[in-house]
Amino acid sequence: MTRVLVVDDEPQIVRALVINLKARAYEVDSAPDGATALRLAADRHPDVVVLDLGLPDMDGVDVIRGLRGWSRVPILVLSARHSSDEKVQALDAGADDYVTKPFGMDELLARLRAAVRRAEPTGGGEDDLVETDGFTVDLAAKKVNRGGKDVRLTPTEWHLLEVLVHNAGRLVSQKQLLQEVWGPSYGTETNYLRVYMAQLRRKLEADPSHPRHFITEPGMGYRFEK
Amino acid sequence: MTRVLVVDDEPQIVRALVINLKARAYEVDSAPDGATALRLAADRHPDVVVLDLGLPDMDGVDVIRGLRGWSRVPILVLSARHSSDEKVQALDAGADDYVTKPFGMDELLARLRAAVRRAEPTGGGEDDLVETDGFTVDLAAKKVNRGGKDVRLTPTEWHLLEVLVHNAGRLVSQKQLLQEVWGPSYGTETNYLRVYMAQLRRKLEADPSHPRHFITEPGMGYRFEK
DNA sequence: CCGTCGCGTCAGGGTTGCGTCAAGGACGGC
DNA sequence: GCCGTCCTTGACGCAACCCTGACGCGACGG
Repeated sequence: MTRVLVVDDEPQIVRALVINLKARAYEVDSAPDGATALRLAADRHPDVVVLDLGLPDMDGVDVIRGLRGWSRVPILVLSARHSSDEKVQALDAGADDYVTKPFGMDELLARLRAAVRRAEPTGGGEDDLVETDGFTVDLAAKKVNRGGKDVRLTPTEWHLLEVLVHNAGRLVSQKQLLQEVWGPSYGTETNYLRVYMAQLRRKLEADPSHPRHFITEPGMGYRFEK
Repeated sequence: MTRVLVVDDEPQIVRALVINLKARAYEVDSAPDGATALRLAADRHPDVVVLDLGLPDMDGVDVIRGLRGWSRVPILVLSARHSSDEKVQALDAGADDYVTKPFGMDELLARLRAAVRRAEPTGGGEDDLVETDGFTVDLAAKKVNRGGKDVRLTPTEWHLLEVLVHNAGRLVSQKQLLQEVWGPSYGTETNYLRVYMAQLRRKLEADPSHPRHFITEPGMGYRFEK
């Protein structure tokens, strides 16, 4: 199910959006200000964010920057400001779309669908697989196959694997891993990484004590190698 | 360079777009109708398409479908129709954004940037390699390859190498190296440099006692030469 | 010729970081 | 209310890394 985070300080707008979204089988969280929005985004990892720029506690553009610091979630900006300058600023800060109030609900929902569709790596029949000699990762189906059998991963394990595979061959810093998997307020809890890397290796490596695909770069981060 | 395909049957709009895009270092193709657009898209593989819905030969939505049949290139729709229904149709057919005429050039360009940015795979920059006759440095992946095998570097070694490669060909003073690698409170501990330069040379130079890439400038600093 | 200075090399020791295991606690399903 | 799964947290051993001091060498100048 697609999860949406609605950020707006006007209750009637939030209510209208929530009703319409839930009627279309979206899962919805809502936040009345920027601070709550950033916290919820970190906690719940929405698939798309609908963000009003006129918030009581902080500038909407700063919310965009705050999100973009660690996440690539699609952001659909909602604003009463029609000025071209406002739009350019928001879009260049990392927003994906900009809708001016008053807006048509049909249009907004269509733009939302477009944003979500775009973010899904493969919309059609094709899966994009990442294969190693020991196992195969299907990013689209969210499945891992090893020796003909599917491997069960917990949500956190999968999320970690996703980030690593997405950056295959590249070093991913501990901070980046922590922020992408656990949220932007994390960055030093390297023990989490140690525990979960061990889990992944136990489930996926042929010889977990001598990993060949999940490489540790001491003091820097981890690297996934095919 | 980013390649844009502009599809519109009104010459003055095409001209305005082409001028503005070329001034911003985009590479631009243009098509006056849907058939030409589909052909050009297939031939030239643009990074983004700007598409007017009101074309002489076919419905704009069909052009979107034609593109989406084989490509995930971002499509930015341009249209004189303000009706919500038109927008929903275009977006659901696979368009990424919808701008109504008359449009502000600044806004359009911002939306274009957003569309292109989104389409970029991950961090943005692919791998930028620095090659010498003896080894290759991949700054993005944080990898060094020598003779087909990856060389393991410690964090401090990496940091030092990074600063030197970044200033390839230039002399870097000891003070600058110390401050960039060890922090601003360092500046006189040249023995650190001696030790770590030796490590780098031992791991990367063909003949560590006669370095050809990591050059010492006595009393001043060090220099990295390809 | 000798002293000084800067650089390269080496080896030891303190410290940090990593892997592992296990226990406690939150959450959801039955 | 019970049970299983998953996430968090702490403790411990071990390996790797970073710092440090000592020594030798060559260049330079007195």
